[in-house]
Amino acid sequence: MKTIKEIAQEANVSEGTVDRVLHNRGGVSKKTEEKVRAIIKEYNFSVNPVASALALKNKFNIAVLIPAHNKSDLFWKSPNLGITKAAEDIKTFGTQVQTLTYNQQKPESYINTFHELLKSNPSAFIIAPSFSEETRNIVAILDDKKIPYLFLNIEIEGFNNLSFVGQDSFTAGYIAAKLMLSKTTESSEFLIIQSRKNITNNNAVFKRIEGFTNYFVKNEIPCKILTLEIESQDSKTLRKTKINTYLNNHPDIKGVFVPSSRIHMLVDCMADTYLKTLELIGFDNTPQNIECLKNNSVSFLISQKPFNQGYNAVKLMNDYLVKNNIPSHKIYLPIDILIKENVIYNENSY
Amino acid sequence: MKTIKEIAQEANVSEGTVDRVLHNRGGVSKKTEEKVRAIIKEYNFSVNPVASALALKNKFNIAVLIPAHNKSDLFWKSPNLGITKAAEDIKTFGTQVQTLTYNQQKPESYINTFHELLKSNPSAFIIAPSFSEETRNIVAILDDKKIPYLFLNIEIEGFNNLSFVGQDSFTAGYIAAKLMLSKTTESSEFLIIQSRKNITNNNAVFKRIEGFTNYFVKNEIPCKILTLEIESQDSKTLRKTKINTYLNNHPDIKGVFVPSSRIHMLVDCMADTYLKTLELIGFDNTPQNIECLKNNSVSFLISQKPFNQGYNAVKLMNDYLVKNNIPSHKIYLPIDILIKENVIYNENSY
DNA sequence: TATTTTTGTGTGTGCGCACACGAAATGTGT
DNA sequence: ACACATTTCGTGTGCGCACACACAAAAATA
Repeated sequence: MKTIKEIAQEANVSEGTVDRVLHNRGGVSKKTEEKVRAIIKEYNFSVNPVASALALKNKFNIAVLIPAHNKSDLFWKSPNLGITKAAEDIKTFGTQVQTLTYNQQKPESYINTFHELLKSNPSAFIIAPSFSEETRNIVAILDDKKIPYLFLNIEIEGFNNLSFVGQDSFTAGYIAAKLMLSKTTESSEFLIIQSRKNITNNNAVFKRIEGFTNYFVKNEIPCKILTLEIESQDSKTLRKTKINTYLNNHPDIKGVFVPSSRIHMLVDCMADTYLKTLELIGFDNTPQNIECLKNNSVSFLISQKPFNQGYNAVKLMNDYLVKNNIPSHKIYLPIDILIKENVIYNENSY
Repeated sequence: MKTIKEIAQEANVSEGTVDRVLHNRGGVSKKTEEKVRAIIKEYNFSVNPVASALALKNKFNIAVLIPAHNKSDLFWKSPNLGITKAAEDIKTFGTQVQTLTYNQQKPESYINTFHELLKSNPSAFIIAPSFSEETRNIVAILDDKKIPYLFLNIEIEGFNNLSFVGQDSFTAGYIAAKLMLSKTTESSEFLIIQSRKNITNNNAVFKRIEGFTNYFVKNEIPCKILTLEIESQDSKTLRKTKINTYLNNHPDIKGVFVPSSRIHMLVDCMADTYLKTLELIGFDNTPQNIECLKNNSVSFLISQKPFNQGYNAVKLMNDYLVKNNIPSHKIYLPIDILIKENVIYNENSY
């Protein structure tokens, strides 16, 4: 394998000049450039990627801003693991990754954590934008400082984000509806359960609901779709009565759709008779949700490749920083359909 | 990331001593060795593989032996893409990847291509062992030369392979049966179509069939399962008559299971009436198969993450060569359930 | 022609590690 | 006490590249 040094000798120029030609840095006379290019071509030369990687070290640091996970909502653990794994992989490029988490219930936490990250002057940001309004302010700062940023998991429009990595939530909801109907008769009612906060704030949840209802419209299925709002601060007893009385009052309900990762909480609240008769469909293969799949209370989970979301986002950003690869504007990861039998092969990300 | 230099400072020794400890070169007093080891452990230190590769002028090369793809069977294109992508990623470690493909119909081709690869003295092999018997001979050579190897996509037992990367074919078949029944009534007959060659030679196909039939046994579903053998060398007209007469003679058949990636060929042969009434389930999201999903002739495809199979296999082997990471003996990738609606997000690997 | 600006080119240093070489510390025998 | 062997340890160099810096030649300006 030729080296830059050898190419330089061959062309009677210095290594620096070859370097300039190779990286299109400019400042090389036309004549010498041509000469160097000819020799590069002649030997089909390309730089030693090992040496290159070593020399490029310690240049960039990526800041990651995502929600925290806790016992009742483990979802974000998995993207976090993906991020950590990617961080490990790109250490060889000297890229550092700093991840901080915020409280998904508190917009202030989102803002504060962002500013905390900003202190270390990151070369780029990866953000899960749970709060649409607050994101506007955050992004204004980044745009001003010309710091590139990418959205993770939650898709919002109208920003200069480098890319989005996540799921097509609309279609995911659409698929949920299709799966729901594959198991039930046509003349039924269906119930969507979700907190008000999520419906208005969380764009992914909103789109899933849109997709779900759209399936009925598009296929002209005359089923009634009801909505029940359960707030996250409600006590368990309150939730229980709310849900069970609602189901009791609507005996035609044949299936329940939960457009978030918290379906296990509802399973926890529902009376056994409902668990046996109703079709339940929810999102994300968190350990608790998997348990619901295994004990037959939930029929399907739709998973959004949480691990890969984190992993890909970080690698994408690194490729952008290090190699100047511009990613596609939207990267939709597969919509996984999980059932009792295949869920174990998707478990390892928690 | 810590460096040897930093570890040395911390331990009040020279870099040389740390190097000696790291590589068990000996010539270090017990006391200092312990001190150094303690600090290495404390920081969970490991050498920068890139710098290491540069200093060593590492020249690992991984040989990859997989089936070729052609217009009628595109399956292997996708693992190949994954392999190429991984090859790009691991260039930074100085590892080269050489991929050669063989004719899946001809065992000689398998053997010959193997020997072709062997010529360049590879540090390791990645093999898709389509032919069980021939693999025995191949592996004997590798064992003799102490060249590590791992199996890709097709799982066979009784070898010293470093690892296996692929799918749990039995469960995949099991899931196919479950999906089949979600769409049909209980008192039906089902048909498995496959070539004799594949059933006896290709272990993945064999296991899928096992899993499929096992579902009926385990759940005590009294359906009759029939098998029709179609040889790949049969002409299209012959296939057409074979299939359609068979279906005609067995009017109770409600679903057809094709345990290979060639379901599109059967769709091509089946009369329209059958396409409309029968449930078809096959494997792999090749472009032709996706087309069948989109035009509603096929209900489900089961996908085995072909791209990731290739990608992971190569990266795993590289980690083994470069960092001495020993992988798990079996790495089962997710069993993807594909339907019309989510298939587009799995399309990009072809 | 003298002086400033622009353009073109070479040199030096560091990235983190592997390994050769040589120096110091310790041990052995007389 | 000495000379000498052996064990233990530190230093220096190179792997190939990226990039900052210095410097010379050419062009532009006065």
